[in-house]
Amino acid sequence: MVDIKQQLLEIGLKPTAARRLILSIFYQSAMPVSAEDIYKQFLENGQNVNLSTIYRTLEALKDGGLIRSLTFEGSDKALFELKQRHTHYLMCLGCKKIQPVDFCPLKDIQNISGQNFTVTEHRFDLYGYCQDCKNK
Amino acid sequence: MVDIKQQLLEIGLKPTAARRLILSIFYQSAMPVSAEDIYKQFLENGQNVNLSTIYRTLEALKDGGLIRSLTFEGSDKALFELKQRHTHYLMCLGCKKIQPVDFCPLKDIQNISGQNFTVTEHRFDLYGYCQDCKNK
DNA sequence: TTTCGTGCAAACGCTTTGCATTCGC
DNA sequence: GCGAATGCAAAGCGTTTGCACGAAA
Repeated sequence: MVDIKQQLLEIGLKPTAARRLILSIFYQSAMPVSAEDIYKQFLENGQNVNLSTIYRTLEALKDGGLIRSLTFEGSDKALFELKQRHTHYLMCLGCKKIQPVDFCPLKDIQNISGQNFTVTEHRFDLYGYCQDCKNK
Repeated sequence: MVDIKQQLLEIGLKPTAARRLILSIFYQSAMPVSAEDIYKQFLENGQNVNLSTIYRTLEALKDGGLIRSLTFEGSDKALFELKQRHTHYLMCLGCKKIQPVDFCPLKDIQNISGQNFTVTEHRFDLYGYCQDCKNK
């Protein structure tokens, strides 16, 4: 179990109720979430929050290095996930559903770039069609 | 040399002046372009065009399978490139400049996904820092 | 008390859309 | 002439920001 409060303090954020819930949502969900997803979680918890608070927290968590944002083709909104997770995804171009893939192209590769560039991150996603959408 | 007019006809589009210029821009540029980039090219050519025409043409070219759209992390606008190009990119997180990379993780790999998913495309991008930004 | 977090409403940037006009075969 | 393409202006959507209020150390 992770100490949510401690993590927030470490990146210089006051551990308010909203921030704790947001960060805990990241630990609970296996998939990337959007700002709206988080908003809905608040409602389900019977808690109220403003979307701008969510966006501000997301930005702060990103600056603090706890989360990362990702955007998938064909969707205009940003998704967020814990930075510590290193997962690649498979996205169905039909229904837009996303699922994790247990494969990383860089697992056994050290140096792709030349000497004048330092690679710190990479992105790898697969696109295609799931069984259901294939049948249509 | 490609027959721009012919290509437009093949996907059921009238080869108007605007569309021809837009498609030719794709063939001329080695890098992905944004709607705004295209708009500027029109101005440089002394031609006038409305941004909505550009967006509508981009959508039509995409539907016709000639181009693809891509979005990079940290940027909210869409870039477009010829679908026939299969290039991966290296993006500097400092200056946001993009450069092509001569590497494809799937070059020698056939089957990544299971039997219940058909992969049609993939995305692979590297992020990091270029020499200039590294020194800061 | 002083700083930091939040809600609210307005602004923002990119993209899309409705409608009237114009173009091209 | 007719259907398709365009310009224009307005709307749409996710996201950001300014400001005033409220909470916490």
